[in-house]
Amino acid sequence: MIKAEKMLRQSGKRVTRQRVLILDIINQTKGHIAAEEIYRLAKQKSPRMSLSTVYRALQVLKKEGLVEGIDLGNDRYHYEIKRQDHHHMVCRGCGKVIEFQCPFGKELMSRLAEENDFEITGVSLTLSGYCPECRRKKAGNSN
Amino acid sequence: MIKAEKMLRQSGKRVTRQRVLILDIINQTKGHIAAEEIYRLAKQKSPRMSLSTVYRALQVLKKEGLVEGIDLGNDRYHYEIKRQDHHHMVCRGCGKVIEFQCPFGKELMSRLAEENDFEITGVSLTLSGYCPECRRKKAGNSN
DNA sequence: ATCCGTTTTGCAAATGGTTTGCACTAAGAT
DNA sequence: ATCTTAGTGCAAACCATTTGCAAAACGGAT
Repeated sequence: MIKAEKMLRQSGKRVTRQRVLILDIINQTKGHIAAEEIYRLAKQKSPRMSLSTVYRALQVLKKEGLVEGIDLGNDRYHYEIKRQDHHHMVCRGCGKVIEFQCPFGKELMSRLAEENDFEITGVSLTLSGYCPECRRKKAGNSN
Repeated sequence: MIKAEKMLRQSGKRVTRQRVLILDIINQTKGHIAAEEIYRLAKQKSPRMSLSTVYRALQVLKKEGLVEGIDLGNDRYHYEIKRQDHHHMVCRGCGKVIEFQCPFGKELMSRLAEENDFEITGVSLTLSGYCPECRRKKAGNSN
């Protein structure tokens, strides 16, 4: 029994074809994917898949800690497999997203937790700026 | 001429009653405020204020770098006066938001910029977890 | 102060990502 | 194989945010 299946069962959730398919799709995605795109891909394998099932599965998978929703400053949320200590840089020019490792250690987190009397369960660090190409474009035209 | 007024003019934007009022409201807010709430407050002073004006002003003020939109994991965005180096901790229990100073220095930022060949213009760090009260509640009941 | 061109506003309607109600289907325990 | 209950599919609802358009009002020039 794979990890995801176990986690679902342990929380009393059922392991359905749809959930497995949706999780697979997110798994096979390098980086992040939007709900609509998951839906599009899922439909290719399971034509009766509905968009609400995608959203509902996403909620469950998030709550179970298998999947993470991220705000990339777009109009929609994006989802990805929950991993430790990785964050995003979003280019304000082209929207490209670069991932990078968490640059600070546990000491910092526990210091913050202590200083603010807060139990920290999640860290979201998003940098925005400009990638090399967009930097060049910015320098080029004068607007 | 105050800073905000100058910044607006410099970018060819007009300094309207509405924009000034909206900026004032955000300014007077400790922490963050949602568009709907700005609207509610603005209407008290200027009853014909419309919600779309709030949203449009917010866009302008954001683009001019006076105001910042933050995603607190809610269903709506929140806005606050743009300041340097301050971040948020959101309690998953009660939604309370604690602010804290940016815990990493310029060296780290420039290292990240260099390593990823990325010009960093913005940093958003949001921690989530549990405040003391909600931690107690969690320990208390067994769900 | 007034006039004018252009930006903003107010209002109402549209948008669009996400959620929900409900009858039907299918996990998974017995 | 049966039964109970959670999950699905579909269509409709939600609701924060955006948009079209005519009227209002900035602000530069007169």
